[in-house]
Amino acid sequence: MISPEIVYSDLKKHYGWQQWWPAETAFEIMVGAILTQGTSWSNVEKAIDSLKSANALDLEIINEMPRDHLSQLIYSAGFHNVKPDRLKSLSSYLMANFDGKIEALKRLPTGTARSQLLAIDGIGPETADAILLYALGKSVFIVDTYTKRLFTRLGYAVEQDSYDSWQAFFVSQMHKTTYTFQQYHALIVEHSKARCKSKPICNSCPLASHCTFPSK
DNA sequence: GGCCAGGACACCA
DNA sequence: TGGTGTCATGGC
Repeated sequence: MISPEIVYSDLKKHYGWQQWWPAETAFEIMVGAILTQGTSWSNVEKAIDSLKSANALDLEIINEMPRDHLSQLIYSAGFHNVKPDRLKSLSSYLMANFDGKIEALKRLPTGTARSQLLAIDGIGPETADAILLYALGKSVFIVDTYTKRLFTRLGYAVEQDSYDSWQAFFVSQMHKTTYTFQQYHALIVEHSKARCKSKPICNSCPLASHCTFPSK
């Protein structure tokens, strides 16, 4: 079976270096991580642009902003009855615990920062790890639907099909640097959007010779 | 008109 | 503990 290291190498060779996460600040990455929950990135971009146009892509401003106004600004990202509360929960947490200074959160040990993020309403394991990896520069591996689908098709199965089990597997198999994990997640998303969807396009797929997908 | 997208959570058996 | 429904807009 092809190793995760070789998968990474093949994807990198095929798709090249990935510019991820597309954002100007750490807080913008955090906002994007919440807005993209169950939502295509194109819709998230509209919401981000809307926040920027209103000069509202700011921790303190979102923390103080009326919920309904925030809901209007991020409307295009969907779930507008859910996501405003999640953004405000995050902002409130950062203001209350770090005086709004993300650098202070960054200085915490990875495990501590992760458990604190997970305690925030609306931040689950994937969102927490996206924030840790891309906003805080921590060395963590993000397990998303794409990752599980790709490696399942490559013949992998973990004993317990849980987020933590998949993550532990990749951490045990990979060279654990922030850069590697950032690139790997980006490459998997790029690959999945381009080819490895629910209805995959197997022509010219760099992993086709290793894939167990029936249509191949 | 249906499917899917860079998830999380409540609820139920 | 695992499965399922819900939240929702927008592109294809």
